[in-house]
Amino acid sequence: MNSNDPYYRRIDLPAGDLHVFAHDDLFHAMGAKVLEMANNNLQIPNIRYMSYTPDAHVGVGTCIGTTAVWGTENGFVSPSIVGSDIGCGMRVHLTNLQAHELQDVKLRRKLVKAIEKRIPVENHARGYFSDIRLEDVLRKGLHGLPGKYVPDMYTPRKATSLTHVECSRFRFDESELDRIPEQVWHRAHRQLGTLGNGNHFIEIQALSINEENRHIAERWGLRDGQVAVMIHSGSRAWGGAVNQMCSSQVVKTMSRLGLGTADPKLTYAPLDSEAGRTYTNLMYSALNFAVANRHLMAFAVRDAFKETLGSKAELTTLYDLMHNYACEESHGDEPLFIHRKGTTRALPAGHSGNPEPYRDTGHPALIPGSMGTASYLMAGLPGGARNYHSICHGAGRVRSRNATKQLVTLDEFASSLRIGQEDEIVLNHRALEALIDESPQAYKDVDQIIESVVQARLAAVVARCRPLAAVKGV
DNA sequence: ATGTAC
Repeated sequence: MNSNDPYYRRIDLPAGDLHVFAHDDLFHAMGAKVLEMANNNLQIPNIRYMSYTPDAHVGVGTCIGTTAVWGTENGFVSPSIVGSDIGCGMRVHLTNLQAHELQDVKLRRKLVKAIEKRIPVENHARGYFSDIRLEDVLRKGLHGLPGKYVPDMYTPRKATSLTHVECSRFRFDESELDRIPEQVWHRAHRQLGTLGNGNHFIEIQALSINEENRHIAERWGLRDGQVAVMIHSGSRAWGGAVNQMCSSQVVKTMSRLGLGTADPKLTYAPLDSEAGRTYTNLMYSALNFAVANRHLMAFAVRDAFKETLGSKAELTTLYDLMHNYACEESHGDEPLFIHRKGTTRALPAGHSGNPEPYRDTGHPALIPGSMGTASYLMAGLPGGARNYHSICHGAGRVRSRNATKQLVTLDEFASSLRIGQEDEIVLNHRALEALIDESPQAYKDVDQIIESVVQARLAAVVARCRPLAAVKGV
């Protein structure tokens, strides 16, 4: 162990070093299992770096909150590090409305209903968009969508939907798509523009700017009290199928090469192997699906705002980025293969990896809170370089879904959403029981997580987002 | 997380 910085520690595990960016109290609350999992992950050959963010908690094979880095030369790719919701991530749109314009509970209800009409949240429901070629989306991401769904594509401001994203298209060997069975194609096509369930959500929020970073907020076009829309979703059944299919191929490769750790659920293969290449290619198709899926939902939300509040209502893209993925990135002059499982990239001002509109400020890093609590818009700091520019991805679970259902009563849950009061966080349906496992008590305090990220000098808060209404899947 | 699952 190490220095006297209460927000960072290097832990000397038998298999290698683990870097933890969390306040001592958060670190001690993580438990022994997260270290055992890190030690397994550090046994994967040629690993260069592994770290936890303050929201780290136990996941399958690898903790959620992990950054794991290999070189591209002798690197490895791990389906279980990426996780099953490949491409899961966040998108935020800014509206030209102020929070007081949504003060009326009935208006918020009407808006939520209008969203629900376009984004079905029931399991198995078909998406609102039927004229999209799935193959185009998988191959080309946002560039595979018909022009009418990219409303600002031809404006003089130049394609904000396509430039205000972490990645609008991943290129890969498209012949690998043939490996996916017809039934999965069919299911995925129906699911375009759908939210999914669990921690996924669409929230209508009100911004408050952090004074210290008002200059960045202004550059991003943020105002105090401004209404924003935050979307949290992933690659739905497509990514799930890719994960499942490729994992079994990777497991075969592992036994052929004599690889493995104490945890059979930790799967990995050399980047330069058939199984590794197939997974990487198909993972990229899922990242393309996920970004297009979030884009389509934002399009539907924009339509719902216009129907409810008049055609003058407008939504512009702030940013779209992921927190479950692996890809090549240059750090310094070196090409690396970075896995982020429940971690968000936050590049600082001036970094060449920023899209052009955010070159001078750093791009927005979008951090969701738990239901009924605040979310955050952050900007990376230069100090984040020592963690490959990874920050947290949200609050992080402290209780299993079942344990939460045992602990939290319906009344407690309802009062955490201020149901029945004037400032109620309007929910899309009355089946509160079905969502108890998503209550704030299931999660760490997001404010504490953010504090750790800020104190570790990884990123700074630009704005806090207070929820006004939420759409959840069931 | 996922049209869940020995």
